[in-house]
Amino acid sequence: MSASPERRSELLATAAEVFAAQGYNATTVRQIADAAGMLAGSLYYHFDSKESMVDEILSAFLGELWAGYDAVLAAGLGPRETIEALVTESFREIDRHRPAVAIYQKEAMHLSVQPRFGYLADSQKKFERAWLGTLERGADAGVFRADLDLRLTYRFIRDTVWVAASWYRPGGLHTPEEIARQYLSMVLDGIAVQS
Amino acid sequence: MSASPERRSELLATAAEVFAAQGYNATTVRQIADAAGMLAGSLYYHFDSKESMVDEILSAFLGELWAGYDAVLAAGLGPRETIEALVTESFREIDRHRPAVAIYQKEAMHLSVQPRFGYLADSQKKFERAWLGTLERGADAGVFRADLDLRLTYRFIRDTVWVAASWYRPGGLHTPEEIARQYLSMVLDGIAVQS
Amino acid sequence: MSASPERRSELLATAAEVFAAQGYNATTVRQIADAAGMLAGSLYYHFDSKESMVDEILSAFLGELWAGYDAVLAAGLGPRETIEALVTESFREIDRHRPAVAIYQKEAMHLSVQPRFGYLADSQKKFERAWLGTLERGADAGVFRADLDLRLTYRFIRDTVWVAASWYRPGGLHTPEEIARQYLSMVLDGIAVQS
Amino acid sequence: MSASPERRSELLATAAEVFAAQGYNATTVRQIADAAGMLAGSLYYHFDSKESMVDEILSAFLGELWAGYDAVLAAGLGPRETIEALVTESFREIDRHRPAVAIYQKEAMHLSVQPRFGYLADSQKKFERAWLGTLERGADAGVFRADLDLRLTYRFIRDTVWVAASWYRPGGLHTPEEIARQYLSMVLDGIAVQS
DNA sequence: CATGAATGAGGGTTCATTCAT
DNA sequence: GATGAATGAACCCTCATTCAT
Repeated sequence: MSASPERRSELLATAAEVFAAQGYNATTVRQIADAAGMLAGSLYYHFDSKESMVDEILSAFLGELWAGYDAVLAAGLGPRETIEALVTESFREIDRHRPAVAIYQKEAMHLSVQPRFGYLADSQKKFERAWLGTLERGADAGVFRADLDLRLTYRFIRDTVWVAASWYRPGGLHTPEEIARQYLSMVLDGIAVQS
Repeated sequence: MSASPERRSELLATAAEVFAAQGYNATTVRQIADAAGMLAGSLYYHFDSKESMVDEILSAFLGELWAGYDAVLAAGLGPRETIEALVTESFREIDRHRPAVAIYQKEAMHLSVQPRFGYLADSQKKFERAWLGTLERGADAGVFRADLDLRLTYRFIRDTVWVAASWYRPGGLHTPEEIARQYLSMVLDGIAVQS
Repeated sequence: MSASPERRSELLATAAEVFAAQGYNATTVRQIADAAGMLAGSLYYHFDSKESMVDEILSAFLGELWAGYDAVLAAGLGPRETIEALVTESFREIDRHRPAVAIYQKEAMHLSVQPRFGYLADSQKKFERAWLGTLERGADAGVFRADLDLRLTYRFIRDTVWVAASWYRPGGLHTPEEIARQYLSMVLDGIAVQS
Repeated sequence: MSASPERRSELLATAAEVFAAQGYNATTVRQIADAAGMLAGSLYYHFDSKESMVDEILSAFLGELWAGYDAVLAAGLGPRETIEALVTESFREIDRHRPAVAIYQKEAMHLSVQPRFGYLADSQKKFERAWLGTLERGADAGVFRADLDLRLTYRFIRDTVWVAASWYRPGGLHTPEEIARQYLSMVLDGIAVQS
């Protein structure tokens, strides 16, 4: 069970692409195998199951994501700068792991009920603590508006950022940093001309 | 292949709830039948197929949605007021058709490739014209900032609004109008304290 | 899940026949379905799984077997009469449940490692207590020879009786009672002419 | 497709152990390879197929068995002495080839339908002639009881002896000769105290 | 001699769907 | 209107086998 790590990675990249395009449930192993140029059964030399493929895709993604987030959170930045850094980091992650992010968006809720995917729920809690905590810090410090429901604000930003994975195409017009700047500009200052 | 319209509506409401909770593909006809207190085969007296159930759910939702949107668009409001009205209308729609909206969010992309669901793509185009057009009108009129990429802004607002269906619970703390006000406040003025 | 008990019983009888003839592992559900005149998938309307079919076959058999055995053991017979009654009861059981007995013989050991089939191991222990206990009683009472290893004797009789299921054909030359008498005659008095 | 005979024998011994423990069908080539410390594909350097492994195991066993049996049958012993010698020889065979005997017990019937395993059916016929013939000789000579159905008696002894392979453990309490003596004592004189 | 990777046939199971009652 | 039973296609997965290296 297993094999050269490069082949695994190639196959996982292929699988992620198909999962992201069609949804996990709607994707057959045959389709993945077709996309990889092999027969369905051959995938099982490399992976235990279809489930273990998503598992590996998602946990690899979350691993990298949290490496980036943790670095940001440990940097001791102010609330506004932290939000800026987290948003930027998120768009970089979308750029590098677009299929994984799309899968995460669509499937995390169903999957997380299975014990095997318990880490998805854990991650979501950590996520909320990081973002909501920063927002609270900023509200207390007078950097963010005090008249907003912070839970609502948290969901607003979270969704806004990650949903981008559903339309983002790497190599398109905008770099991740450019998109991040625009998003931040909207989120922080609004789209209306301030009088 | 007929029957009282009320029974149909009840069954569709049940089906929508299950589809929204588990995803269209992951939902079996049996689960819907269980939830409706009948056997799987019995559903086929009321509906042609599983597909025709989502079809009916989605087209009913889109019908009502466009009734509301068209009324707003025909009202001759200014750009900012139009956006406000559209957002408010959207949250009302989420309040009334939460399961349908959730299904729409998750499944529209897969489904719209089938001829039968062509109206989903049509709706999306109409949607984009309405929102993007309003944003452009506002930017030209100096009501919205001119330094933002409007396509990006459009996606930003669209996602922000609809994703709410994934966590919104009718009868919760906030009324649709209250949520709309908060969202609009964030989107229009930003979350940062303006100096 | 389930249905008219008669249909279940018919299907189980068919399945038992095929299992007995080809072995549990070597039997495909398609073969069972063929023998029952239906498609493989249709079996799953009646049963959860191939495993649950053997399960039901074996537990039904053991249920009846122990009903008979318990009656014998509760009758307060002497050791020799108890052995005679148990042997006779066993051949009657083989006559009525030949396929089930054959399956039990071949598959019990593999299956009993699974928790679901724990009752097989339980039954085997009860079995040993009943037979070995009777033999010990008989040896103490001077009815059975004292110079034999009783564990060996137990296995000897046990195997002797049950293996008959592999060649016994109901409706053949001998009634179960006739076969039991011959077996008992051999086991009790030996095949050699006693001088 | 060749290689040192010792390696073959080692591998066959390993395979026989696994086949005996799990059944032929339930055993995967991978399990055999694992037990032999190699990969599944590597076995095919030594053997044509999984089938050829059992083939070699069974024919080697039957070869040795018949060498022993033929020697006994050619010795010109009386009926009782012949039976005694055959039983003793059988237990010796079980002692030396326990896995092969266990496989033979469980799989002979399925396998013998294939042309390749025709020799299994042949052996069974020879077997019956040897034992049944000896019993008839003994009955005619007044050494064995004349009131027993000899076919039944034959099956009784045959099963009794070979089934021992399913529980016999080499190096246990009893030597093969000791077990043979006990079995013979039971079979010849019965377990009841003769008045 | 052995490995790594793949093949391809088939096995157990699920599920939307049908239809006689 | 609903049930019970069956269909048939497709799905995930297993496994004996092959073969280039």
